[in-house]
Amino acid sequence: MGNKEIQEQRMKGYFIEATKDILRGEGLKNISVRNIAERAGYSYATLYNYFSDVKDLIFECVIDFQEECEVFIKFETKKTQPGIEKIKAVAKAYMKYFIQYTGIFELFFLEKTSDLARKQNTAELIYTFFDKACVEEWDYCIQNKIIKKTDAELMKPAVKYLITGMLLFYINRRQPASYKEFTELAEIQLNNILKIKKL
Amino acid sequence: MGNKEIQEQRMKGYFIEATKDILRGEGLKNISVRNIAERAGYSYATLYNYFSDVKDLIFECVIDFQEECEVFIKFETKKTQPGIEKIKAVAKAYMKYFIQYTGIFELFFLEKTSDLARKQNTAELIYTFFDKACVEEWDYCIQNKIIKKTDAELMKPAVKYLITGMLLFYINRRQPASYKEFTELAEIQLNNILKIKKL
DNA sequence: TTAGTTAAATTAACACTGTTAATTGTATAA
DNA sequence: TTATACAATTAACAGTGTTAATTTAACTAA
Repeated sequence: MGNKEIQEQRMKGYFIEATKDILRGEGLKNISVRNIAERAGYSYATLYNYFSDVKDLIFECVIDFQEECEVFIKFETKKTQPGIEKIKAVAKAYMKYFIQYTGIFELFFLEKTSDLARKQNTAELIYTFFDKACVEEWDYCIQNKIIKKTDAELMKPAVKYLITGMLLFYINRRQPASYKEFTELAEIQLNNILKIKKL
Repeated sequence: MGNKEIQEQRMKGYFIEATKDILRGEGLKNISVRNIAERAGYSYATLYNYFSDVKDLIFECVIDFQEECEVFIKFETKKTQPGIEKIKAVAKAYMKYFIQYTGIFELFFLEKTSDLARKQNTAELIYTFFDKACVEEWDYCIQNKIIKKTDAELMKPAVKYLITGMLLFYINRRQPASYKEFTELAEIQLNNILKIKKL
């Protein structure tokens, strides 16, 4: 990688870091070209030397946030033994992350892409993110005959859409009204989907 | 209702109809105060004599669209016999409506409210909309002992969050990539949640 | 070192957005 | 007919993303 590329990557990095800071803090509504540039220490027009538009920039944050979320999930679930309960724990940690950083949820699921065709890779990344976050746990359960493979293939999308739908309602429409109700509902629904019997 | 109120309601109606037209057609991204007012045949500032802000206006469309959606569901499912299959049919019609009018989906689930506390009634309306759309079908199944009441209480949120999550991914992230894949996935998942056995 | 060239960073400008203040027009009451 | 109240309009403001024109900085050749 030549000096040119190094410098260019460095510049992009400044803008990306600034964007991530705002998304983590004030959220998506406070994102603006001038806001990002100011935090990065450059003029707003400079941004366009490195990104085709502001959507391009903010969607470049997705990969970083996914890595961050993976680390968070690993940390939150490290004490849970492999098995169905671990899958549930991963799902709960995943939800916890996005509720903590609602701006990142908005970026992942709500923000419109400027050109969806060109951003299809990013869309795919988002769509498959949760699957990847717990693929080892599913494999473990299948390998150890805890869950049948055919059942697992039914359960995987069920869990994914459940938590996405729940997050959407909770973050964007404040339903359920409290976090306690939210977690209780999630617990019940995950138990049901994953066929976890409670006494 | 005095003349004053009649005239005011009439004026509000003009703006609401204009807003609904745009939402149905070009979608939420084409909504603007000037755009709405032009279509209504008034200046953009006139709008503020009848609505506190533009968010107020567009969220007033929710009730109308819900009624429209209910009619659509009734029409789409009128040939289906009461029972579990009817619940599935309602869910599918519900999804079909929002895929047909993605702008309305955006209004219901994606659009941020200016003041969420003040708009809590509307949020509640949206949150409970699908439940109301098939409450009779659930009651029928419970009354006729097709589904146990305890099972139904588990299934209801499962269906709601499944279809909301699926719509979010499909409309906003184009996943699955085709409508055919979308409907197939929906079919499988609904059968699973509603415990419909296929041979 | 200086002058010329090239690239990057900045300012100015444009076409939008939502919203409010000031202004115009109109219908009704005295 | 004039005065008053109110509705509708235009003008203006502060913000948005983006592009063109301009300035600044860095590097090369003489």
